[in-house]
Amino acid sequence: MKKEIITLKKLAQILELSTSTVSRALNDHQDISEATRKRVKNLAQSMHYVPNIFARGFRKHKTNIIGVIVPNITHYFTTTIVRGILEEAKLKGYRVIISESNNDTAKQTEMLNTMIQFGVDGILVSLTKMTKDIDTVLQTLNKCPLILFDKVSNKIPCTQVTINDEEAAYSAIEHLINIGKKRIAIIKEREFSYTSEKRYAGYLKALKDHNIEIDEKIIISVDDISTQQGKRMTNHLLSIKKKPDAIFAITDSSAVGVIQTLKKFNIKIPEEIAVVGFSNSRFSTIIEPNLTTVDQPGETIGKNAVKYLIEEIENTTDTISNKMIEIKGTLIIRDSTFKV
Amino acid sequence: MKKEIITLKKLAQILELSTSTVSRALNDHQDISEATRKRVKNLAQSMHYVPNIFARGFRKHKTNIIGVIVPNITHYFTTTIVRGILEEAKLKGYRVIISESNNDTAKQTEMLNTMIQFGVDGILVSLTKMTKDIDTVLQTLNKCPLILFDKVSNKIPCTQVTINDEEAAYSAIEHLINIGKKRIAIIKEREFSYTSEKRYAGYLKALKDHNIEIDEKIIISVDDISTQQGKRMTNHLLSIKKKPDAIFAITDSSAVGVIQTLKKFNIKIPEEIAVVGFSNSRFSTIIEPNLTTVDQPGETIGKNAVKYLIEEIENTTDTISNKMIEIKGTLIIRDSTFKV
DNA sequence: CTGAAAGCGCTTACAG
DNA sequence: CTGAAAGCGCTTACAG
Repeated sequence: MKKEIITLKKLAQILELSTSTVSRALNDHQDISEATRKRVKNLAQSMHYVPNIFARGFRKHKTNIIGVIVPNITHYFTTTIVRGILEEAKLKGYRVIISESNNDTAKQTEMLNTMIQFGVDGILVSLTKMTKDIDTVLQTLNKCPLILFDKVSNKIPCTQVTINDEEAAYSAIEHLINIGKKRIAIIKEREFSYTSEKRYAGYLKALKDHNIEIDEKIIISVDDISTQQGKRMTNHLLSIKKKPDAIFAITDSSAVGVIQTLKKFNIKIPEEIAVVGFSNSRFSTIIEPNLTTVDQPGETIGKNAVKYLIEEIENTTDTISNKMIEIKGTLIIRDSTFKV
Repeated sequence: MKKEIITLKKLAQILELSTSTVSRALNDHQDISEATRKRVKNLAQSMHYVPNIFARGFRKHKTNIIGVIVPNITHYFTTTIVRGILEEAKLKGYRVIISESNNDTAKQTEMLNTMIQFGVDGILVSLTKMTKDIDTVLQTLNKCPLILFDKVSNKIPCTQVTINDEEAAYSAIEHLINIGKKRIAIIKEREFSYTSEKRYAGYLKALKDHNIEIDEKIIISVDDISTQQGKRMTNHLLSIKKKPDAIFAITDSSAVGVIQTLKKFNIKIPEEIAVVGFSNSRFSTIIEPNLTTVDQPGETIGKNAVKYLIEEIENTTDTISNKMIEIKGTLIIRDSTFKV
């Protein structure tokens, strides 16, 4: 079902000009007289001429496509980042190809390769959980501009855009301390998660700064931070002798599990145990009590990632930059902690 | 930061063959001897040769890219469809470009045009709310295979993939009737929404089939179906004389507003008023009581949309097909209605 | 100010 | 079984 395609050549024939002139006129080349330019543009418009981007890209060795790889596209926070990416890319004249790695490193590798082969101008990656296999990412780095966002890693020397996890976590813990909590548990991911480690660092720092004892017993690490695990770990925390009076769950979805379990045991939130999450996902205003959490400006993260990527794409020098960009998250206080 | 690129020509030089032969060997053309084929493939592999997809696409007038336009990428249900699209496309060797129309018809038009210009092989569209401007979609239909999914319209003659809205709504209402409800309100969108109208039709049919009076007073139409509107319309429904004993909210997010408002007035759910939503979004197990709703298999919808689109792309005949594909949704009964 | 010509990397009808 | 050549639609250095 191909329609007749208008090409430069056809326009040229009709106008009795060369394709070169038509091409230049359309691209506002300075050498072309105002008169011809107008003639050409008018005809092009009236015939609904659209340049074949593939031919141009092929010629110029540039596709104006950005590749994006995310672990899980159904996460609300991820979609807000994607929205920012789409918006900014469009603004700058780039198209976006999205892939989902499903937290599978092998898939991620494959996607990286396909994108290179496909000839994207640059790649934006949010890493899978277990990114031990850093090699392929490093390799890709040599072939094509690449920037990490959200799930990043300090082992990869490139520009990275994240939220200020450590500071945001710090302020969350400080808030708990301010409302009188003294025994604050944390549910985090194991060491492989860079984001989780940053939040954990903020947790430790806040406790230290306020001279609160750090107790390994209420520092819980899980492999897979989910509502399920939130439930399980809350059960565990309730079983130990010196129960916590607050729980900092490193993601909203695990916080949901925490709250549901506390409610099951009729524990008063926040009087007996306060709860803080991280993400400001939609759950946070649906669960009762509404969840205190850190709002992460996803769109801003997405926009910035694109901005820095395009900078690298259009920068001809051969150096790989590795800026660390931290976007500010803000603590949103709701009923799962006391308002001060 | 361009790396040295391996091309067919280079391989040919090294092997002392013509590019034609190398090309054919790589594409498993039958004319090539087993021996040469192996030699070529071995070298290609060891030199990490990857074909330039743009050159090939340019040559063949095919890009192997599918364009996708959705109104709002942050909706959970949409992301599950997208996941299905990505998966199926990848399987079939296609890449996916995604755009978000933000429910803005002008944007949608622009995106349709850009995609055409970009040379995608086919387009998958979930329409904006107010698609009065059907013209551009119809125009696009002449230029490029196009399939509608989720938010569709019977005014556009092309293949459409949706859930079986009418039947699913019918079974939801029937369930309410079975648990003894006799005065069932509906909160729906205005006429412009095809999906909403289908669900409304299911509602009407179920009531008629069970000889239940239809009362306009409890048939509520809103412009924008959201949690906010769910709240407002519940307030309204509670203010009328003959209150409903059940509310069918056409989306989960509005159902959340319904439940929150009923709880505010201490109305027992489901004893006094039962609530049913539509989508089986994540809220439905977080809100209390958990929401009875229709599960929509998003991935299946996405996969089917891609399947039919590729069929059209690869079908050379000039006819536009317009199959109506309905994917079955299933009612999931939870605490917001009685389990029978 | 305009044109002829080369070339981006690939595929394929034609010839042998 | 293999090769020479044309061509996909565009841009651009070169020439005038």
